[in-house]
Amino acid sequence: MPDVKHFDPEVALDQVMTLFWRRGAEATGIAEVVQATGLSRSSLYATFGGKERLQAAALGRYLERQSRPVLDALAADTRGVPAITAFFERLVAARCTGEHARWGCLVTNTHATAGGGPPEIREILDRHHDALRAAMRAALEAARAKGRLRPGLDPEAVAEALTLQAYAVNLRSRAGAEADVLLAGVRAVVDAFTLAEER
Amino acid sequence: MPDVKHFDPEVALDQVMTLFWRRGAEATGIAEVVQATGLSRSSLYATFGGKERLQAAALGRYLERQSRPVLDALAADTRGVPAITAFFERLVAARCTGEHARWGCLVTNTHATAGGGPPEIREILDRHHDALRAAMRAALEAARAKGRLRPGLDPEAVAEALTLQAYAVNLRSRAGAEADVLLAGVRAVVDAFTLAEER
DNA sequence: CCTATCTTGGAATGATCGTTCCAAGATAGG
DNA sequence: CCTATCTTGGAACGATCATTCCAAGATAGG
Repeated sequence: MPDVKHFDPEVALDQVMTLFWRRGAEATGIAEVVQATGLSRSSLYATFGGKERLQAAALGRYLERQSRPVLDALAADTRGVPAITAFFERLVAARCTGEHARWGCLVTNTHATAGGGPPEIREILDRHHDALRAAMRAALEAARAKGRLRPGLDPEAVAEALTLQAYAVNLRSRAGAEADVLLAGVRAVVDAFTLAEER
Repeated sequence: MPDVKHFDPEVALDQVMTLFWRRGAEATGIAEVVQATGLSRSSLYATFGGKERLQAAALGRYLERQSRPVLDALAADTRGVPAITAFFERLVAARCTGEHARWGCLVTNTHATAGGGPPEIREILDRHHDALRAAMRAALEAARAKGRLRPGLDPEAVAEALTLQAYAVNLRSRAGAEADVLLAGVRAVVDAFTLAEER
């Protein structure tokens, strides 16, 4: 009997995610969300609840749409060291050029504002952190199997280190860091963990 | 002839810096600043100008009071690798325990919110970045002189990498990361850049 | 076509935002 | 002590914040 929604919530959430990513969630007012989505305040609140819940939903959507594909690609890439190198090269490229240049990473940006924030948000951040570290670790194990990983290293610690490196790339890129500087930094780390390819 | 200020602007700025550091500059209202400093709005605006200028001043004060001593200590520490290790151990300890636990770093936090922000802020961030990298590089050169730096490394790139690691420690600590996890990560990076001590 | 039920547009809410303003208070040179 | 000049407290400003509310509109089972 009842009326049905006149819009697609999935599309709307994508728009909100993009807006929060570009402008920063806390700095974005509901009025901007209304304008970006074309929805009315009624529909917005009826569908997503208040701003805090909307923010969590947008962050979850970011993980799903942006992070997940990249993490899965990294975890599934069995090449070893080249997989890690490719991950970072694509990361730097995405952060410094193209459609989302200088937007940083929504997950990374949220870290800075999550101090004292709702535990729900922090759990999402931790889950993402674990997922990225696990993907790194998988790539590292592949590298080790190929004899490209320097002996005596703790893969878990190395995975954590590389994950931290990725966060910093995201962070610095939003403040305008140069792509080649960031690349030189990550290359130095990856090189230090690996052995030169045999020929 | 005129009246003089009834307060010490230096003390007030320290209080504002602490407040912005703990709560986040953007999330902090002028009302909170008034309460924390005990000043009236009149004195606040007459002394520091609007919020944007206050934010820049607080960030500058943070560099002076918090970052500078640590950076100078790192640059002046001629021990080489132990200097770098000590820097990171103190960093993790400061971020995860004590008075400022889970506050993160005001400079690092500002990175996430500086997207599209005033160029003045971004320049401060860049100056800090250069200073930290230079201090790292000085310590690396000392390590190289002692034969503890792995041969064939580009000190500039390694300094950049270590600087990025420090940012990530700051970032993750604010979201609640465990000290031992962060330490394991940075240890892996430092170890990878260095050679075991001779005995 | 009727009507119960949900959605929608948009006005209205009170709170808080950063900022301005002015009268009253404090200061120190004359 | 007088007065020019700055500082101070605090009211007031318009803008924007997130949220609520309701009448009007749309829908689909009966």
